[in-house]
Amino acid sequence: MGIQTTTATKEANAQKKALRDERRSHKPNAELIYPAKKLWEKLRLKELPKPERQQVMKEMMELITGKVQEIIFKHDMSRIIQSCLKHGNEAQRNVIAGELVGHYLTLSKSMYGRFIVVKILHYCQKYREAIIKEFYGKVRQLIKHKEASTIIEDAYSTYANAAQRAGLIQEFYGPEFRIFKVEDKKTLSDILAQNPTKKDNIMKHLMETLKGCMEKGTVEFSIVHRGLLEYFEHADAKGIQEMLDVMKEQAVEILHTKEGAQVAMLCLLHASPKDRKAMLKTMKPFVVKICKEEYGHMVMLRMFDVVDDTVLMSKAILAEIVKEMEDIAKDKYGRRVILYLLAGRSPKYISPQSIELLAKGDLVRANTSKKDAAVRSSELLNYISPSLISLIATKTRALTSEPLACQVVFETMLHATGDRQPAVDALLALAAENPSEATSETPHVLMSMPTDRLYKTLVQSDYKAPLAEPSLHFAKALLTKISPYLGFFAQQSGSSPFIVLALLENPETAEETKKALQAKGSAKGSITIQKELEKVVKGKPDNEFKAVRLILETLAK
DNA sequence: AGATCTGAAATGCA
DNA sequence: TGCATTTCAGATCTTA
Repeated sequence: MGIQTTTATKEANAQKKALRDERRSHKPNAELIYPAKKLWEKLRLKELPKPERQQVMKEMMELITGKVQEIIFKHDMSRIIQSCLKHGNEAQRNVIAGELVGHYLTLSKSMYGRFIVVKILHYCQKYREAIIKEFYGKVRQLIKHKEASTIIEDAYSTYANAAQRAGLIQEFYGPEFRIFKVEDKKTLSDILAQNPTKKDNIMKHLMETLKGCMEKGTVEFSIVHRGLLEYFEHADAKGIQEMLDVMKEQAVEILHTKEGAQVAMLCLLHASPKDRKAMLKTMKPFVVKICKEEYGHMVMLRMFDVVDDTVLMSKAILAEIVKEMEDIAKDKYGRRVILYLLAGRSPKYISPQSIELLAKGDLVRANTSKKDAAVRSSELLNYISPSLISLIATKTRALTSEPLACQVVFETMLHATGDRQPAVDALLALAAENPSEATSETPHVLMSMPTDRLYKTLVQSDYKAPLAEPSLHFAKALLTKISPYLGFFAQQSGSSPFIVLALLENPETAEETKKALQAKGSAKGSITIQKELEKVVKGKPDNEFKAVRLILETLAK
């Protein structure tokens, strides 16, 4: 106000202002809107000291209290209310939320109002239940509404508790569930168990609602995934086919959630060869991404289980995996995809629940897939084996040093088909390094985790489970490579003595190892390695150097 | 198989 | 809220 201006402009400005004020004063709630806007200017500042913000909020609340529902549908005012929700304290937020009770349905459908609903769901715990109850009876309509659908999804996935979720999704089952909510968070399974006669009707409604969602582009909502999963779990063959026709092209969009991934798995399971082909085609561009997803990777496993056309699988899916093999092998979830091809449903790598989930589909697979499971998986393995072997041969150190990728190395050595020698040679080359030249940066593979275990298990793979098929004769080759340091490895306090012990137990290397240990040791002394080991153990507590003791016991036999 | 770590969800506090 | 704290389950690592 204290700005220096010429008299002329001053007058002009004053005139303008008067005119503006005149016009404004005719609008309803004028005495509220303009002061509120002034306050808002301050309130929305990012860096406003706390006491000042509290003061602004207090004044704002005095203005708007009792008027919230009158002004909420004007966009400028709805922005102000949004700010109030953001910056107000709990009591102030609850005042606003309380005044809007009864209007949440309309607000959710309004372009501006829906942001208010999002904020209140977020900030006002106390009103969540009331808001969700306003949606009851209208869920089927709202889920297809352009603005309101996101609110329903938000309420369902983020704010509703188990009972409220059930209440929302029950409306997918038909009109009668709009009014009478089945209490105690009943799922479709529960409801069908209690009213078997209503099944046809319920499934029909569920199907129609879900189809509507597909068409309205709400496939990515978790509430829809839940509905789809329930549908697939209870539909008959005909119903499943009908849904598949709508779904097959969109399966790729739903596999980011737990239930969505399960639906995609069921789609693959029930689909005809032709539909499977269509599904693979839509997934091809995203294969690597899917492999690395928490839930998506399970869809890959299911694909390996059910698609009979392994040539198509190789071209559309495995070729994409091969391109990014190292990346996938090192990934938390991606490695499971590769491990599944190598080791099948090993509980070592797949949780019991996931194995059960896959096993549950095997009965259906008997009808929907023709190829023998063993033949199918060996064909996939044949395709991917050469890439795995050459990956290990070229990136040996990088892969073995990471615990997760090490699993892939291990299973490849055991199960990959074709010539594994390049990988064997690369692993042997690392083991053959002089242990005294190892540094903390690059420790010797037989004396550091997790590679020590890898080598020990490979030594054992000739004679005890898990067996390499066919045998790698890894022990024999390893013994030749490390014989100069055998005595050194045998007397360490770490895990390398266990590798020597395994060499001693392996029938292929037992004799030679025994001979070597009973021969004279390193250059400095004239005593045998066996004697050196006895010295190491002497006077030590029983629980130390256990492996060294075991070596001595075995030698004594 | 058991110990440990990690991340997510639930809870409590200011 | 925002923040810390707690709890819990699942995943990972361990070691003889």
